[in-house]
Amino acid sequence: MKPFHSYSNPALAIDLVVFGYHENELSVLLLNRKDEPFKGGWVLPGAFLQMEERFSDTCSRVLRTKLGMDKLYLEQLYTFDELDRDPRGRAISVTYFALVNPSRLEFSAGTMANDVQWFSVKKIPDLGFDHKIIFKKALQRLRSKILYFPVGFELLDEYFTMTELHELYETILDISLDRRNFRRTILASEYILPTGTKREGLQNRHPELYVFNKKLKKNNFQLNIPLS
Amino acid sequence: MKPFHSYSNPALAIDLVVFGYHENELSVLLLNRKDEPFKGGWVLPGAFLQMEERFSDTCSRVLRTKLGMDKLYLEQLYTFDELDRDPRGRAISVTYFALVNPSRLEFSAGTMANDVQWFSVKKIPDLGFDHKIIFKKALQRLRSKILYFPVGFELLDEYFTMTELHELYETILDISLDRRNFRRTILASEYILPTGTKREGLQNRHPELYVFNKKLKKNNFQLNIPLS
DNA sequence: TCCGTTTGCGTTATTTTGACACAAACTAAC
DNA sequence: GTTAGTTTGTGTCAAAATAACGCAAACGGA
Repeated sequence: MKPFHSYSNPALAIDLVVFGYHENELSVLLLNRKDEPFKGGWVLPGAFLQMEERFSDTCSRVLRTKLGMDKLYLEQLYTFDELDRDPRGRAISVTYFALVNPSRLEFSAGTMANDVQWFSVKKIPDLGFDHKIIFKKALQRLRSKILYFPVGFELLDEYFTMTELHELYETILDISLDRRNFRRTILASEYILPTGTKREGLQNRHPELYVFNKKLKKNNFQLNIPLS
Repeated sequence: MKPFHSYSNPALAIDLVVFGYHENELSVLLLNRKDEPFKGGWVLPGAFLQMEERFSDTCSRVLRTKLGMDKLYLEQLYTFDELDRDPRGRAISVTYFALVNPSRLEFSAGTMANDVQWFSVKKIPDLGFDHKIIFKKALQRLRSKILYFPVGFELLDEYFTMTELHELYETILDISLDRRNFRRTILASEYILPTGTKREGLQNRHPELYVFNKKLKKNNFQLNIPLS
């Protein structure tokens, strides 16, 4: 399939903001560039759109290469069009944000491609291109989204404790939430379901394990986390 | 500025969903195509991105041509990438939605380009390309946006009555809202300010006129319209 | 067994919401 | 002008949601 224009079109890049949550820290996946421009600097992982590709195909290509996993939660974020965002020439960037539970990845931190690394969202280095702006927009989106959408689905293990879910929300929103009010609200929505079981290995541990309610219609769902 | 790719890139279209509000009706601007494909059919107004153009420049070009006005409220909606969305070949569409008070336009219904027309959102004809999907997404966005963002700024006259604002919300959301609760909520937020004046021309009209509060930080603003 | 911490369950005061009553201001018809 | 019906501004009240926090059982480590 060819473009039907006689004149040339801007290059089309797909850039990804991949969020990972692990041990009370929210991180983003960054790539260390091997080539100019920004050689040696950090950028968001991305690739150019191929002619016959859907955006999600390009995302999968990048994710598979860098994380060994391609079926993540993906959501289109925004399309950036500044004229000088790429020093090589006009390039449009369609950006996505992805959520991943790092413990589910094929590549663990040790075996990951040596040009990629997780960075805490609180310690993001300077980024090439306009990627700092893209990152900020993604974080903003995640923070507003978590208030009304069950984002934890993608970031926690299948079984998790109330404390873990509570800490996920505190970490992402970067505020403290009353533990007891949080519990009440979350349970009143049918966001998660109690399993009645305790964590294995620990002989008689107290905290109950929960699972996400798969029967939930993710669409018209409304959470409304109490902010205190 | 040239693209720096050796291989060719997809064409990049900018398509606009322009909403207008007039006499308790929410309408969308549609264009009647003069050429194939979809000759004679209705589509959203749009244009191809030129090499040195920002998206907003392309939007302005389209708006100026069709409405004689280019400084509207504009918001990027979504970028569509289906492979077969344009029968002529691969074309990506970056879509925007715009809000207009038709009474502020240079071109009134009579003097508008004869290939454009307002259609009530309740009576949208079949649309070419994937434009029906784009339209639906825009309407959805407008409806969710109005619940927490002062959208009326763009759709009403400078001075307006409480009833007019109330009816705007009812029309866009397509539900009925309790007049008295709506008033209470809107006034409690500082979304609008009373002017203490009455409408001119009508010697002693009762309904008070309001203006939008320009000092409002449009960012972290939260409305929360009561839905009853 | 003791002690500090975590977890589950509850109470209470305050605020917000939803539903609606009522009278003053207005318009149109006579 | 007077009258009748409508629109507009203000207030009330019960129910629901929110915010703040008490307490004891379950737990882990010393």
